[in-house]
Amino acid sequence: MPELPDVECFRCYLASTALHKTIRRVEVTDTRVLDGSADKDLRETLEGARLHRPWRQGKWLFARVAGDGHLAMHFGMTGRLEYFRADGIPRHARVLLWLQGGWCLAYVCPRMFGRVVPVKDVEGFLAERRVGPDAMEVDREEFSRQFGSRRGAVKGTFMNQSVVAGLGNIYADETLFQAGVHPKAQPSRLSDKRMGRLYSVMRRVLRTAIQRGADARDMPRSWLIHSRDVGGECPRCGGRVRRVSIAQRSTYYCPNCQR
DNA sequence: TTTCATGTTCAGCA
DNA sequence: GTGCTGAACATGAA
Repeated sequence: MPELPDVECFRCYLASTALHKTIRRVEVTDTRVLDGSADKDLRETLEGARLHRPWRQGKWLFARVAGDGHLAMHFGMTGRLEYFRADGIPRHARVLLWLQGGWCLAYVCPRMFGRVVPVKDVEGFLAERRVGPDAMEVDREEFSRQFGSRRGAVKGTFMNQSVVAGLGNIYADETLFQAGVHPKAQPSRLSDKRMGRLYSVMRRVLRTAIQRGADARDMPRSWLIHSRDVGGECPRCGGRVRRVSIAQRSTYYCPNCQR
């Protein structure tokens, strides 16, 4: 699940649960999510400290650790946060932050594509991983400049986190559908008008998804997200949705509505 | 049993 | 430098 709207919801979840509470103990049940860093580093950064000011860039969630840098989390394909009491440790919890009163914030990640990393130099961290401007923060000029120089399929450009960070397979398809742009269109050849439309539609799609809790079932009926099936119906024209593979991912679109 | 899955990264090649 | 393909990673669901 975790694309920008999901991670934004995790940010709010963190803010309403584990924020400002002293972390008594850090438990790592599988070190593979630490991305090569030692669990000792994570413990030293977090134990006895508190999390403040959670923020997000693209699909990365950060929280300030008082006095000593940040905690960075990426949720891969299946990650999430869960706040619970000691008796209900969720399955696939990989990192547990034990707080006061038997409460715990768990980083849960069944497929282990996600990462939990202590970070001192956030700027350097983002640069090293080539995380571009956040899709909700980037302005129209920067967006056009980034896309205007790209020659590959626009779907691939949206998936490229160094261009604009936050969209994954689902919301890239949704944005292209609602903007009426074919996923294989070349960004550098889009008219200024269509580029502007792509930008505003992207923002509207993400904003709406965040407001609705990033749950696909709660998205407007007019969205393509409900038709991600072979043989699915286009919510606009009723035609048949087509699936192609672009950038190694299943891409759904309506050949009638997207040109 | 096989295929597919919402993410990232890397090597190899055009 | 850009960008595509395929592979790899790990696990669960259909």
